[in-house]
Amino acid sequence: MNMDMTYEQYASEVKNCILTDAGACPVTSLLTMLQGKWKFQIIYELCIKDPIRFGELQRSIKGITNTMLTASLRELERDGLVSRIQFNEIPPHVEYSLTDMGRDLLPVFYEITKWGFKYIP
Amino acid sequence: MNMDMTYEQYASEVKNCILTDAGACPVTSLLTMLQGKWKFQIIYELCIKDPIRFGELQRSIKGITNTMLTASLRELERDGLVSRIQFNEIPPHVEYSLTDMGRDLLPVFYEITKWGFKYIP
DNA sequence: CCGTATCCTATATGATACTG
DNA sequence: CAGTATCATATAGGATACGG
Repeated sequence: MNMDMTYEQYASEVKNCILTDAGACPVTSLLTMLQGKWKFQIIYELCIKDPIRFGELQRSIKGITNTMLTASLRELERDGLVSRIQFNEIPPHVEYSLTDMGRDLLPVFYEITKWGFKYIP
Repeated sequence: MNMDMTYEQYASEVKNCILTDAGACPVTSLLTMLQGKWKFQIIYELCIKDPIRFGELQRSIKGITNTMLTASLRELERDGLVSRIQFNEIPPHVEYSLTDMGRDLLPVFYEITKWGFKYIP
């Protein structure tokens, strides 16, 4: 399965996902996990720099508050996309990484990026 | 470029997208276009059935109100993902389709679907 | 049939202060 | 450094009614 797939083949594959049954649809599930203003950017930063500390993550994502960063990370962690490692040091030291499940989102991002470079000036 | 790409290759490609410059980043642009509770489902329905009439679209997307459907379609149209054809008949008859730009999102959906089937039970 | 107009509510997000 | 707690606000979304 490669880039030579036709639209019809893509559509046929995608069609297997039954969005009407909201609870069971993988697309819906993923989108729910990635809902919110900051989730994609967090995943993106983790793609680029992994592991990354809380502070650096916050500096990388312009405009995010510690409140929102914490809340978003907690949800991503709960959903299994991100893992958190706490070092018991003073001052505190926490590192965030993508799980395997999270890393497997890279092809999704890759397709988005390809699309973007084609259409966004 | 096919499915044999490694994570490192994916990451390297994705890295070319500079999210920090929110205005110019293709990922950010696309995500902005697809923001909202219903946009993905609308695109999805259009992947499956194209063209589709307003009423049938509304029946296909469980729970959406005419208000939200109209608002979402207007934005998708404005952003160039969806086209609207109005037939001057009585009773009114309007058909919505994906533009080329919209159809090119299929690989993105395909990757999401693959991811979903791997991880969502 | 395909919407628009209006109003209302829920949720997400932001601001600020404080702490182990 | 890496958060939590609290309160305020903005925005998205929902309900309802009505019109060409």
